[in-house]
Amino acid sequence: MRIDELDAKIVRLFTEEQRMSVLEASRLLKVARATVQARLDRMTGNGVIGRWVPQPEPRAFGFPVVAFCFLTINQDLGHDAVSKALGDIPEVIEVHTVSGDSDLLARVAARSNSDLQRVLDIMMATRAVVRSSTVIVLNTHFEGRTLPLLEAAART
Amino acid sequence: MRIDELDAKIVRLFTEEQRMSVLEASRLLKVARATVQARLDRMTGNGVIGRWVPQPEPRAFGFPVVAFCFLTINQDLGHDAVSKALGDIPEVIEVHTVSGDSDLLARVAARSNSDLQRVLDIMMATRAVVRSSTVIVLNTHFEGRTLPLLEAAART
DNA sequence: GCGATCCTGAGCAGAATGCGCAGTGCATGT
DNA sequence: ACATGCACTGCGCATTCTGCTCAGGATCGC
Repeated sequence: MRIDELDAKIVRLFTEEQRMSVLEASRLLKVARATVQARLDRMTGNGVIGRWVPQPEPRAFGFPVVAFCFLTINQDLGHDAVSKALGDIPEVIEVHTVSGDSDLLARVAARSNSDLQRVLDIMMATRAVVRSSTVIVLNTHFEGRTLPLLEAAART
Repeated sequence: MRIDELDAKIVRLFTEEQRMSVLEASRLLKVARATVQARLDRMTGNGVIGRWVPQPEPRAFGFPVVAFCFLTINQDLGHDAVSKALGDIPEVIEVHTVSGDSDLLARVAARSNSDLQRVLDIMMATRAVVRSSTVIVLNTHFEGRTLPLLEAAART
């Protein structure tokens, strides 16, 4: 879908100041309020704006440890069944099927490094996971930074 | 920070229906409006609710390919300088310092598999990255799913 | 030229917000 | 038992925003 600079500016405004109102945004951008409304409706409608919700931050409520786990799964079950089983574990934040040596890549949160061990054990206990290889995140420089890409797409 | 069930219910309401108003939420939960306001202020204040912004979805505006890149960096520069250099590339969505064989883990978006090659070349061209090993995401089962963890934390 | 599409400025009723305030229930510490 | 602090409650008020509509004007492709 085509994005123009106005779209990007609207998203930037609502990103930088989440108390922004549609009316206020229209004033700042010097366009009609209905225009901002229409752009937002269009972008939310076709998925350019996926989620616009309060994102709980695990590190802020007792889960400061993040790790990425490469999983080799039980092929008898299939990817979907395994990802469903992993979905029942609240510590599992994210699951992808990936290329390469492993089958799945999962992002998990934990209370501590030893608690991470507990989470890994839970994953193995589902019998869906045969082998796992874990990489621990030591420092997050940034994440979820999709706005620059949107702005780059707007300029083309 | 301590989270209780009311906190989790509030976040769930605003997550499932993003047009939810504070007033409507207070009616549904049968608590005073001021209580919902106070809980939201508290959670946004101490970071439990990190971002509450429109999240652009790269796949919806021309970047359907996602990959995770393990990077070995030029040690002379240091992690921060390298992550800053990577931050200038809009296709780089996320950067972590990680344990294990590699130094950094980056999530990148691209227009296609061959476009991914272009992005990798840009990263290498910064001279900050010495070696890279890439895993392509074939299918995303879920991501950003932190609400179940918040609810689990609320029950303890 | 002509239609389709988008933007504009305006209006209006309804709803939500920000703010303040006094009262109440509950746990804590003395 | 009592005082203190804290969170929740229910209420009201002025202000602001939203959702919706509509007619007119600009732009673009054909």
